[in-house]
Amino acid sequence: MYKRVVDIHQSPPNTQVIARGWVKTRRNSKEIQFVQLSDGSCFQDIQIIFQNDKFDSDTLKKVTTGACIEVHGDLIESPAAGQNVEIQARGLSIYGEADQEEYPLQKKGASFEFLREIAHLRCRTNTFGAVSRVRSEVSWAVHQYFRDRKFQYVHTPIITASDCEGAGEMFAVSTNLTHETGQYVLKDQDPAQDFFAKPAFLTVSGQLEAETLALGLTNVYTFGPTFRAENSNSARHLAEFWMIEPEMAFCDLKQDMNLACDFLQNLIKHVLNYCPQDLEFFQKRIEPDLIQTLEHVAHAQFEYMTYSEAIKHLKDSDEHFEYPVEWGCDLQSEHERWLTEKKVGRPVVLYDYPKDIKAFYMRLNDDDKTVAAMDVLVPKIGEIIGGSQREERLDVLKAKMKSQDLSEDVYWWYLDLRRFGSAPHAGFGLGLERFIMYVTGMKNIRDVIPYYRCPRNVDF
RNA sequence: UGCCGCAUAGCUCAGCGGUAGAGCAGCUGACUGUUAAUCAGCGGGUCCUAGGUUCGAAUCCUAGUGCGGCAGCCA
Repeated sequence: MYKRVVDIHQSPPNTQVIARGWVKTRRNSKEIQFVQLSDGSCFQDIQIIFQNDKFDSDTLKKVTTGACIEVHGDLIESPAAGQNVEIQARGLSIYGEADQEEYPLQKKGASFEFLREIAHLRCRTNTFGAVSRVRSEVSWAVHQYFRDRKFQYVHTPIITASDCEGAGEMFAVSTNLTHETGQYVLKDQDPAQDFFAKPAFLTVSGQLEAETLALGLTNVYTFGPTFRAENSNSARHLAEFWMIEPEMAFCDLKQDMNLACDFLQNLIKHVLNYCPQDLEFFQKRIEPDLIQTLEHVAHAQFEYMTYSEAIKHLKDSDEHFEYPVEWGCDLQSEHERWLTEKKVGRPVVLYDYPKDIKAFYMRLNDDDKTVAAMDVLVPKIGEIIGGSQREERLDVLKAKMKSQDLSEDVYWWYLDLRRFGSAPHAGFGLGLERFIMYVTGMKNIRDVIPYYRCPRNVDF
């Protein structure tokens, strides 16, 4: 009976099994060969034993690193250390060979930089198999978490006409461009002749649309791709990334922050529960003390700190900062890292930021100087969540938009929310890839998504 | 986008003015249980591109391209 490798490891010995997968390594001697077979279902490979005299030698020669094979045989208790069970092969067929002169993956580890060049094959490595399983489990956990709390999963548009929150440079979406001659040519200068009859873009956030849905459906969340055309070349930024954005009616900043923390802890617990072998691998090869740190963070109360308190701590510290700290300034990453890594030593929630450094839709506090915004910062990654209570008062919102030169004509529907049945509401955005980095210890965001998109790179 | 660094065999790198090296991988063989197996042998290179300096450049200089690190933008 065909079983996935993860199920084979759970099966009782002395039964017949069929395994299918890709050969990771082969060790051979005169009479016997050992093959490590992987199918992505779990971290552990299954070891296959071939007695050379029982197989056609030409077929057996094709069982090389990278080849795809099917094996049937007896699942037995392994007489040697390293695995509990193994398959004593009786039958073998080759799905696809892999020429050893050409196949780029070897038994030995390859650099992440090299693996990025062969992204179509890297899911066969230990690291990327583990990343992929964690990513999948986290995605399931996101849906489970919100479903359990009666949130609706909503789909906000990917193509949008609104420059949203000015969250970043946007990719234009147009049918007005041809490049038949190898050069870009504009078919028509007039946006009215374009597909949407006006400029359109890939979304930088589904937040504004999610707000409209929350004011009617109460609790909603989005989970989808997001696009930023910033020319940012860093280990923490992608041009295409996945974001989870819950939006809740009848919710203030405090409740928003509490949900964000509970959500993060729930996701961490889920990964600890469902991916223990993958986490052990990450701890061994990528990030020492990973599991202990995650266990701690999963249960410890997050540190809540106002922006003003953070400024005070930063000014009182002996640490030398490249950028000076003053109330009203944007925190640089050196400041954020000091707060979360040195001052507190675990995730920190900063809130009540100066109004002048935050977006127009964030709710003005009674002090008239700060807005109900919050960021969750984690060690080594920095900002992982950004959120706020939204401005639900029409007059205040209009004044804010005017001061930032935002057109009421474009955001008429957003303003309508404040005219018809407005309510306090709040939400946040969690960057999926940043969370995966945090939970796996991976150092570059390009290595936690199958195919990364960043400046000068749309291969595959 | 700014600053810094790197680019040599399939991979990871050494060589840093005198004409190409190692380890691993690959190939061939040996080996009755391996776990990144081990042992022996063999093949493998426009030294990123284009200019320049020099009797001579992988090596020095300039530009370009690509990649990486840090910063910024943020999630």
